[in-house]
Amino acid sequence: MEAPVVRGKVEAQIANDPEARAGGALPYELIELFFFAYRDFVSDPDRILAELEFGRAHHRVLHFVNRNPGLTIAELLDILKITKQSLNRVLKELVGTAFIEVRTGQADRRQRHLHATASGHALAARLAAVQGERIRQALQSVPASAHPAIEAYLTAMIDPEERKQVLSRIRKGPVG
Amino acid sequence: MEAPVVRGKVEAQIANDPEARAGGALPYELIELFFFAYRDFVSDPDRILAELEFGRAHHRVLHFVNRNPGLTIAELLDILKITKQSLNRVLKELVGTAFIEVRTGQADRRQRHLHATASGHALAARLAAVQGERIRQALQSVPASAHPAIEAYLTAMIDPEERKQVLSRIRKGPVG
DNA sequence: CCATATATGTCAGCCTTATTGACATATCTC
DNA sequence: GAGATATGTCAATAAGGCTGACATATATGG
Repeated sequence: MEAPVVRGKVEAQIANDPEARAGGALPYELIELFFFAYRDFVSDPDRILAELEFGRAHHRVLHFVNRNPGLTIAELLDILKITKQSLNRVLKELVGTAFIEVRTGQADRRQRHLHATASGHALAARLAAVQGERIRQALQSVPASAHPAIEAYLTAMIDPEERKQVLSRIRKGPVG
Repeated sequence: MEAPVVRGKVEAQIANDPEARAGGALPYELIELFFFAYRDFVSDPDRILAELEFGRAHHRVLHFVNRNPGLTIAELLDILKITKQSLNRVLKELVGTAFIEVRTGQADRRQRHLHATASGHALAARLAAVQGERIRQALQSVPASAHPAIEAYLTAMIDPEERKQVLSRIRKGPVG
């Protein structure tokens, strides 16, 4: 998974001259660590995806469909925050290669419910496995007592307005 | 800052059927938290950059030039891991808008040493300030005793072969 | 039953940021 | 002077976003 362009809401408004801020020195180390950590975090899936001629966009779609079986197009657009035109291109490819299956809604026949196929599930799990392995290894370099703090920190990095929604989607129990 | 595509080296090689792994459940929560955290982390600069008709590529270049005054083209390419053609496009724009200044090397006149101008420094600081504010706020939601663990965790997420180099570049002392 | 709203699909064109390959120029080093 | 090195540039291509416009199927409310 890699972050798409997102137009969220302005949060911390800081005076135009940041040098004159009250807070003092900027946390350059953490800014750069986060940048490099994320860069390498997505590099593992990238290599697997390249074998299949897929990109990060495919990964994101497959990941969330696998994690949320029966997801509709509208829900997926809301998670990914991209346009339906952009989604459609990669979704078509994932359906065409039988990693994702589309089912017409029962209650509302306008809706399309997305499901990972067996091979889609396997690929999603393989991609999550390499990322999970990096996370697991990184956690080991830190006392276990600090693990909850890491989760709390990452959660607090998310826009406050989105936090609740994100957390509710995340805590679904293992689908992998 | 946002991560460019990177072709690192394969690290954790996991059996093709991740379901059969020894480790057990995959850390889906941390995978998704990292994704959403990074997405929002880059959204703040994105809004400022949009005002100036700049993109993330400009941010990355300006950031590292500001942090490493006198950086050469080759060194910058090594940090960003993009091609010189890609770099040149955004660099030209940053030089054209006088956010970055190019100086011919003294010892080696083939080299170009890059420096942020006063306005480049101000913009870089402004961008770092919004990201720093998000980080500062996130750190507050965690006991201060866990702060070193967060730094250690992010460091451990970086490819081991790159870690030393990254850390040595990061620990430069405040240039902002 | 009809009008309108909703969920999705699709066409066409554009932008940014990356890529590869080829080649040019200036300068340094042996 | 020959060759290596640092940088610049031209051209073509690709991925993955975007906007705008429009089509279709289905639901829903009056």
